[in-house]
Amino acid sequence: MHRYTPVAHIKSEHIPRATIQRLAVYVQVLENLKRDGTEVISSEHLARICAVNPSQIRKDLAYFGEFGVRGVGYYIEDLISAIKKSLGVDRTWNCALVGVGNLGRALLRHKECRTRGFNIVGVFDCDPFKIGEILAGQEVICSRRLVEKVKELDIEIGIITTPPERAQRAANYLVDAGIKGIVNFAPTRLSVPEEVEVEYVDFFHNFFNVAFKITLRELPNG
Amino acid sequence: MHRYTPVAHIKSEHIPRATIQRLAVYVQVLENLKRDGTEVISSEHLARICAVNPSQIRKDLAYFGEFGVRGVGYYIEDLISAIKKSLGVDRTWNCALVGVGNLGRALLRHKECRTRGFNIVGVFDCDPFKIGEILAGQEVICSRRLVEKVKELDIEIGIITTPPERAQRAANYLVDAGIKGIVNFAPTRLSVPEEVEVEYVDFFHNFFNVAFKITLRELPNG
DNA sequence: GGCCTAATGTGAAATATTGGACAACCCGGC
DNA sequence: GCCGGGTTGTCCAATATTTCACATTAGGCC
Repeated sequence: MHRYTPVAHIKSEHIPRATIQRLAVYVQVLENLKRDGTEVISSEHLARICAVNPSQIRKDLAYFGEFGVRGVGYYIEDLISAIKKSLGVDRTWNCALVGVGNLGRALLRHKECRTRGFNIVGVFDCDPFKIGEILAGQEVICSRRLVEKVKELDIEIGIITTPPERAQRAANYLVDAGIKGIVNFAPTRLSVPEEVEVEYVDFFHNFFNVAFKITLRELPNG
Repeated sequence: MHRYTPVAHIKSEHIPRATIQRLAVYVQVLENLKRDGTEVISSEHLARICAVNPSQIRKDLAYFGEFGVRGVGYYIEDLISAIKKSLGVDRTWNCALVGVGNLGRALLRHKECRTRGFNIVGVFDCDPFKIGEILAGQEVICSRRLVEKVKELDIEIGIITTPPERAQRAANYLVDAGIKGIVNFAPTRLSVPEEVEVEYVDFFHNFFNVAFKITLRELPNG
């Protein structure tokens, strides 16, 4: 089964952001294939599923090491592990959720957070009516107590699900608490020190994309 | 106030996907600025907020027309309209939601869908226990009836929020119904005919991104 | 009305990413 | 142990995107 040990070398070259995005897609596809019982896959086959070029895949993987077997392809299970390790998601990350609205509650209920390694270990809000409420087994804590709690619970990532007008304040609390990264679901840009990584999530951007692509097609010149 | 009428020319050049993504960000930022009462902005100021290069912004906009005023900048209200029109989101799009789980329910409750012009006018599921249930004023309909309903309700976009194993079947129904685009929240790639546009949404990709960026920073060589 | 300031729109240079081609090499069969 | 089919890893060319630099022009002031 595991006839081959992947070798990671992590060249300290710059890695394109697009590569990281694609690696996440590869993991998704590979996990589905694994679930269906496939054990080995070639870059060509994987490429067809992901709608990318086969050399693209080989190159993306090459940034991190040699995970394939010439003449054979990639052992799916090993490849999943190798990619996850490369991306830093072969471990768990403790997260703080700030803002208990619709979206925040949905995330708390979403079991996949835990299976993917992102454990929400602290839930915060500034609304006195919400503080003390128990959600998915966790007590909602006042956002002002972020500094103490982040240290106590060893939290590295903050998830902002507040309304836009309160997102920056939430970010400030998180930064003061010494968080390393923020995933911001609020539709605002944040201003944070350079050493804090921010990712913006707004699925209306995806809706815009579809709308645009449909609009383009329906233009006179196709 | 509106001293200038934007001129759109929509060059039929290829437009980079990254440009479309950024335009969506510009709209987000501009709408927040407008809410705060700002009326005019320069590419330099907008660039600082969005953390991009000013010429990047000017070039992105240039794909679609000349929306600025030399020596002055951009009139925010006009610019928002111009970008939205360019992206095809200056109108409403009727959408079908397929799959009534946690995420589907959250989207239905999410008022912003409507304000952004994406109206969910049909809700579908294949679970007999869910069919007939009323959610946010809408009756859950059997997925098999998609073909008739899509035509009846003039639906152009499908939103898939089923579990991964049922996503492809949902996509098939939508394709048969003659849908133009799909936003897929299920963690699977879909196989659809070339004329249907698909956008994949998986915010764990964003979590992966943060995790990776933090991991990189903590590497010995920084 | 002409001049000055300021910020756009755009061609050209720099940079980054992608795709193609092929040598390297693994595995199974003989 | 060697040979052939098959697929990777990687170099290089092609393409795409970003950034720079500046000519152009709108608007305000005298």
